[in-house]
Amino acid sequence: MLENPPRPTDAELELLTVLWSRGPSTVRAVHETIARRRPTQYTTVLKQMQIMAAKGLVRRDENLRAHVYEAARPREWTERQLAGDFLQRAFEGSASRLMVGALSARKTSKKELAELRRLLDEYERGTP
Amino acid sequence: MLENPPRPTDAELELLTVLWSRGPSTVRAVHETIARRRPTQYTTVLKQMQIMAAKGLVRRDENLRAHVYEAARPREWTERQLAGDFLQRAFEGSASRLMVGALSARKTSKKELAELRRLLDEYERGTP
DNA sequence: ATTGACATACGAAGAGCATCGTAGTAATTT
DNA sequence: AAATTACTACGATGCTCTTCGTATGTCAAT
Repeated sequence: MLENPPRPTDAELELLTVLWSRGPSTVRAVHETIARRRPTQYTTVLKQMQIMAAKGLVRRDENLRAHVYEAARPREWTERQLAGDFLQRAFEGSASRLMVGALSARKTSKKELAELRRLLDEYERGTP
Repeated sequence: MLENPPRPTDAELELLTVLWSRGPSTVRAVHETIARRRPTQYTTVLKQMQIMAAKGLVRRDENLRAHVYEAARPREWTERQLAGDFLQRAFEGSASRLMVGALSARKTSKKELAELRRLLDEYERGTP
């Protein structure tokens, strides 16, 4: 019945990140967020959201005059899909190479390194 | 003079992975590799390679009758670009979330976990 | 009631992507 | 020499992505 949505495109992903961080939002609210970063027409965001609803990437509540959209899948779920797909396509499944790429792409704080280490510990405990 | 090539598309990335693993190759060789996984016409691969050459993603040596193509950038370089871009677009720069996504997307061997830990150590040493 | 503000719906255009067929050319085999 | 094989070049198609303008509807305030 509820199929998994397809991999979001670049523009779609940007809107999803807004929805994840804001929670259920009107087109107006999303547009304002996006427009702060980059000039965009209101109807561009609207149309994109409609398309995303048709694809099942977002759900919308039409009860109010200004429809309220929310991401159809939680951020973690989508991140897992995206990471898995990307890992496979670009890194032939090698998590190590992915991590090297990510870490070398930019400065990483000691704090984040510690967090990464913590995650590994956690994972190793979970995978005995 | 030599500009950085654009982000490769899905199809382009697949061809690049073949070139990275095989080294400089003719269209025929690449096609054979791809065709083993998935039905594809020879000319599809050819055309794609020509486009990639025009974009600067690959270089080609026309000296032989069968042109020889090679990735314009080393695998590591491209992986860094891709990972950095992806990290930003999908994870708002959070390497931790990327790692969670990648690890939870599939089983990760103890060996790879150890390798990841080694990488972190290495990185922490490099970032004092 | 008109107006103005604010919504959605939707068509369309321009660009890029992925794929393939056909044409033409050079080399090799018969 | 003719036929076959192995290339490259390139046009064209269908699709998707992204963006925007226009039409239309609804509500509230004048």
